[in-house]
Amino acid sequence: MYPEYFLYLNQKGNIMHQKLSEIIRERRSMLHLTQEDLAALAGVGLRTLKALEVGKGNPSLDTLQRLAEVLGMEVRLEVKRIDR
Amino acid sequence: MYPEYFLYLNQKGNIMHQKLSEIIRERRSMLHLTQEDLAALAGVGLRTLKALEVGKGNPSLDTLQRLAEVLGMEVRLEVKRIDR
DNA sequence: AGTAAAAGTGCATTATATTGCGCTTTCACT
DNA sequence: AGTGAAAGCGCAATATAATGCACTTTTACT
Repeated sequence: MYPEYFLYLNQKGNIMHQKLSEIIRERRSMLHLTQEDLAALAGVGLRTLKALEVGKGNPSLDTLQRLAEVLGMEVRLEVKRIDR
Repeated sequence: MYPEYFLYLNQKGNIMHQKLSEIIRERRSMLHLTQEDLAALAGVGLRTLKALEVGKGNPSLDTLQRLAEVLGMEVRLEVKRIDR
């Protein structure tokens, strides 16, 4: 039972030092899913997922969320305080 | 000096009970920016931002991040623990 | 009420994300 | 080495996000 944790997405779709593609792939295999499984479960085209996992693409929020849902992840917006 | 907080994006692009469009608009006016200002600062088309704020659209991760950057927000992925 | 700035919208165009198909390559296991 | 599953990729088609332009509507202030 380990706690939830966060991954920051930077401007290039990377997360900390990991790429979004790596996160998706790691999480997918952690869940013992093939690309085909995940694509089907998420309702995303297989070709789309494949492209994403090799680092190509700029997914729509919808696509990202469909995948995140199946992968047990959640897309968040962190709102920072405003310094005055 | 109030703490940072999080907003959850659901499958329809809503955040908790607020829509993504509302979050963007509120944050923008909080920063005293016009749509034109924000669009220019974020490097996003004015038409695109306008559409987003009226709840139309399924922005790409890139577009979302460009806006978030200017608005002092950050896109995150929350990774949930896996129950066994 | 009059005015200017800001915001909303219809239309057309361009860019690109999404998709399926077929084929090749890689991986994992015997 | 042989084999089947999984993953990668080129191509073409479709869907739609992103954009600019022009115009209308709303908002805010005097």
